[in-house]
Amino acid sequence: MQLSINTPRTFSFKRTVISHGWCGLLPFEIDRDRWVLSRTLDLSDGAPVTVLITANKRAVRIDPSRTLGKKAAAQVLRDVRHMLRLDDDMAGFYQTMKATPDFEWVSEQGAGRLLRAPTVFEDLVKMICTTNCSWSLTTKMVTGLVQSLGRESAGGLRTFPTPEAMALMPLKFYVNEVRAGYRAQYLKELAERVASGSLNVESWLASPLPTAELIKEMKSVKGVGDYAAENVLKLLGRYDGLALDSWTRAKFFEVRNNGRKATDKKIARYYSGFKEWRGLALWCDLTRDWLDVDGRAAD
DNA sequence: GCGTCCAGGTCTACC
DNA sequence: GGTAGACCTGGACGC
Repeated sequence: MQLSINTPRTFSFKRTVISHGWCGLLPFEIDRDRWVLSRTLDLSDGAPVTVLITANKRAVRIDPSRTLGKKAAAQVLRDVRHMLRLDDDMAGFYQTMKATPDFEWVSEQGAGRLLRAPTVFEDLVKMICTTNCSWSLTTKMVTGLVQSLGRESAGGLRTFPTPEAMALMPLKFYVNEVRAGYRAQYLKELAERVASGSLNVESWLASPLPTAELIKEMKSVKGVGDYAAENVLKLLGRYDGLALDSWTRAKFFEVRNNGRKATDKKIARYYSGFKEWRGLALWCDLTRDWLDVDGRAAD
């Protein structure tokens, strides 16, 4: 069986898939030669399923690893729409980009939709795993979580673990197996809060709170500071935080400041004109060279 | 192979 | 509110 979703005119599958590092973290996998994104999904009833996602100009195609019933198919469609941001209203952003010299390419190439996980919990855990370490260590931590605690699909690939599965594991698992170091207690505490129902991170998606207050709630999670909170905000569809880290700062120096250092205030000033879209404008600006005009990914 | 240094965000204690 | 030092890992480097 094959499922299909018609895509918005402004949607770019390639730009969305490689919009940031998530496509390289399990349970996502990317085949950059054939442009196939695979993802193992946990279904509310029945065994997990691995889906292969490809795209043409007008639609994404979804090939599941097994036959799906009506309810399971509906959940897969919902998850894929969510992950690829197919329901996000990007009109205001693209209008702003079109009107800004040197940023027109963003709307022309359909950049700006940032790949996300089916759950806020997964995005949040992964974001904590990106803090204060190399990308290779992030990969190692996430791989450890998925391989040890994920549910296996028919193809042998695994889902991202649930809060309940993570909450059951002892601290030493996060230290010795996941190699999370001092983040171990943060991950366990987060899983316990979510599993017990005392923290509902999925509600952040439709939170009525002003961004500043939502950030405050996010930062109540140990291990989440400005960088992590503002990046998760982008995955929720709010782009007023810049989420500066060592990579974005260095890239700004190179791309927009002739290789010279600049303060965070200067970086903020540079993108301030983009108002509520400034975080997304910055990210697109600094990742422009991740895909060339012919759609080839940079190495 | 071993030891040392460093980079990477966040937390806590302190001013 | 701002700042210093600690947290932990892995990579780079020198020996």
